[in-house]
Amino acid sequence: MEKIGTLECKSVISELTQGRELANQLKNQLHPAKSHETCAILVENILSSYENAISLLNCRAMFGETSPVSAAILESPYSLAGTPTSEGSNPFSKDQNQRDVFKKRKILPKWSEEVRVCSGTGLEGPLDDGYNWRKYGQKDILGANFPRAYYRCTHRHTQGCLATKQVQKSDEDPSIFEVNYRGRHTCIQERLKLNKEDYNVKEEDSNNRHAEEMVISNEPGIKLETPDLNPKEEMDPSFSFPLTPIVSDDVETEFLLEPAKDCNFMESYTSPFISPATSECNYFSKSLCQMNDFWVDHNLQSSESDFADIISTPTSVTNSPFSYWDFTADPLELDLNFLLDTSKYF
DNA sequence: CCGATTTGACCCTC
DNA sequence: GAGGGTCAAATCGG
Repeated sequence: MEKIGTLECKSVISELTQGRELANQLKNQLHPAKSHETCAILVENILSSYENAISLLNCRAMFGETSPVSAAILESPYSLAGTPTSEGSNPFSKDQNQRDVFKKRKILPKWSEEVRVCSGTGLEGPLDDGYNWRKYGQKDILGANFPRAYYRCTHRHTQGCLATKQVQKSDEDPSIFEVNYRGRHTCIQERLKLNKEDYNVKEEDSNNRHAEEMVISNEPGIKLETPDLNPKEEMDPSFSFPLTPIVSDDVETEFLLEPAKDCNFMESYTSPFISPATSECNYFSKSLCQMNDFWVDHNLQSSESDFADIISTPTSVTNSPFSYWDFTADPLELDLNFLLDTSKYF
């Protein structure tokens, strides 16, 4: 696998280091419970820093040759330029495309969430998870009271993003939508921007929470499936979702989230400001902690593709800072110390 | 007019 | 062969 270029690597490390420093400052700010304003600025800077780093990595992934992200794009029926392959010029292309789709079904990581929608608010409900989805099908499912809707990323054609999701009302409780995600977003969406705005809105909302907003269940656990991966190497769901688990009844690995006991400051700090972002912060911190665990547990020996899956499986509910992460075969190149160090701060 | 949704048909997996 | 997932033409809506 290609390695991160020296310059890029330095830039990424620089960004991440800065993020670490800012996080450190934030930590100091939080301890004596200083002004929320300062915290807000620091948080924004931290997020910005991480987003920059992610963007750098993502750019590299987009143009890399063998990284999982770019590989997904290259494997897709659509060219990098975003134009569908000409079916007319190739009599096998349609067939081939379809076969690719079914191949990918097995390969793509998948996970599920339960999303509760309270009272009719006109909100998009579970569909409004920050990504742009386009419905491409609906089916009545045997034994289910409600049809299952199929969505794929709006940027499938333009960016070759293969992320899809299935949404189905729960039989037991029609107010709950079961959302099954498959594949990670490889597209670049307006999401980060929107999230920042959203972030501010939520900040206000947190002080005045309405029952009408879409509620993501906070009960622990979430189901995550990676059919083709060795269980030992499967991704850690908490990596991606601070959310709800759905009981898994198949053989595929199920992960249950524990409270982030090792993330002390998050645990002990609950201000109106942090609160709305808790899922994100908590997710992020948890991610780092568990990334650390992952590396330790796996002695840095997991395969690059598995590793990338673990890193990059996005959540559609939180703005996963790791959505676009992509590593070289040698994670040490990315300065493991950063991750080890950072985990201490969360 | 263009993008999103609907829906029947097709294909794959089990 | 049944059931689930995707395609693509038709339709809808802004």
